[in-house]
Amino acid sequence: MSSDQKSLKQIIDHRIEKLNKIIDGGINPYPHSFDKKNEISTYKNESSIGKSVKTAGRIVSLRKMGKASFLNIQDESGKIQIYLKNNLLPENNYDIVGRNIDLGDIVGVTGEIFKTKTDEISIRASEITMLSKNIRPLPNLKEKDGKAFNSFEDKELRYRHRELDLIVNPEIISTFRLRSKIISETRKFLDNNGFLEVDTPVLQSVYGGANARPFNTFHNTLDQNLFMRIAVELYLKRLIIGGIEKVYELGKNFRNEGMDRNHNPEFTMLEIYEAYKDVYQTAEFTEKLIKYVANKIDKEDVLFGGNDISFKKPFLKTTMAEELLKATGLNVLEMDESELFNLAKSKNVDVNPKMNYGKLLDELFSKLVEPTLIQPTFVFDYPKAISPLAKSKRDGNENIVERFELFIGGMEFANAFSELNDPIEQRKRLEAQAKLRDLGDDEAQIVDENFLQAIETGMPPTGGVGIGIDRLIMLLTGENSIKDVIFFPAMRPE
RNA sequence: GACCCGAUAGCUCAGCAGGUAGAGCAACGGCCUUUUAAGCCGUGGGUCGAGCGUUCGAGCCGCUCUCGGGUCACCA
Repeated sequence: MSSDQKSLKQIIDHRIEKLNKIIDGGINPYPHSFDKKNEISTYKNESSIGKSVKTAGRIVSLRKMGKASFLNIQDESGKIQIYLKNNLLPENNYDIVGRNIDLGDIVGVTGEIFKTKTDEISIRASEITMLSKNIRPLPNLKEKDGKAFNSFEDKELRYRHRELDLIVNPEIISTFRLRSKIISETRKFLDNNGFLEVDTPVLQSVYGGANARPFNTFHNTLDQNLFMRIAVELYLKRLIIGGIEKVYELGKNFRNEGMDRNHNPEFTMLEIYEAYKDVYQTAEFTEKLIKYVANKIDKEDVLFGGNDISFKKPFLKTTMAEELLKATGLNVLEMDESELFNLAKSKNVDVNPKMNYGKLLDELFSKLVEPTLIQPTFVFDYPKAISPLAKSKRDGNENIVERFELFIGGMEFANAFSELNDPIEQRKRLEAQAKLRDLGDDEAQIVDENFLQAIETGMPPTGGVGIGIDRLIMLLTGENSIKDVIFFPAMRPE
């Protein structure tokens, strides 16, 4: 034991002493169940005075005064004050349990609602039951009228010990309740529209469907390296080929890349594919989905990153070239690689000579345009060079594909294509990616022979979209860090 | 990966040209049968993130490292 834990050890030792006193008194400090009949807040009102209650929760404040004590217990519904008085409790109940309770214990309380002389609705206990003795102290939980005094604020500790965060800062639960609701409403919308939810492999021998570096793992019995999936796209297309015309998967992807406010190495992604649709119909459907969810959780107007964002109006529609024209006064579609390169240089966009036409455009766009896209905006018409799974534009422009990305608050939320279903073309595109990989682009995609063979079987025209669910949750809850919408965000080991 | 900021008691924080630590709460003890931010009174608790250096002397100055926060890069 390091000496910086001396004081903590003292506290723990004292609590264990109390624990033993309870055991010596013939009471099990960790009983197997408790018949909790009421949530704490159920009867916390004037009209319930006199009612009998049986509830349970964690002690979050405590004032012992000899033969009487006041404590506040908390559950998910709220807090209530408990009044313990020696002569109102069964024999020895106060001496064995009441005198040995601490902040952080979980107790059951039987009693009656009453009002103290300072007008606080409380429970006058007729019995207190120890349900779980705390032996490790909680952070301070002082608060009054919703204002915290000594609180638990260290973000690192809060993320690493989320259970403490939930106890001390219970208001964060509302974000996670919304998270759950957003996900369930998303499923409901898709299910009601006839989509089938599926599960496809997380462990894959070939990864694909996005440009990203994967996590590696190993299967002992197969004696084989495996990758954690970076997308579900290729598998869902195989299901489309198999005849499941409306399909989606909502689950975790894993990308081996940097972490910041908008990125966690494992994150929740929704991918939706519908046969016989194109990217424009997919955009309409995406808009409907997001508006449906926003409406269901009553967040049609949100404040996100300092901007008021509304989901009531139609989403804006534009193209990459149109926005770049606005930003630079130049028509990028008429420029070649070196002209684009010079343009990027002149705008102080960080580019290097290795970048191709598509990457240069993408770089220009993300620096000059993305931050300005605040209200929900579909951006169409992306360069083919950075879209190996998307179909060429039907107007014959060989450099552009049918793709959109959806931006809100300057951040990307969705990515969608008219899915490429020409097997010859798809093979060429993936082989081109393989060349990039050979040239050192370790985020270029891999030739997935199983996928290519499936496409050769014949895939119907298909519209597909991927939506970043954690980001959608950030947007709808107004949280500015992905760490605040994930219970246990990735952290370095302590 | 780069830069900036941070790390002092269980929690929240203070500390000073550099003179080997302080408050509140928590904890413990006493009083105490209705308190309201923590009832009242008292007591204990720290190798100041880790290491190295400068110095008679380092929580404080310098360097290195670890972890976190932020900005950027990378990336959706």
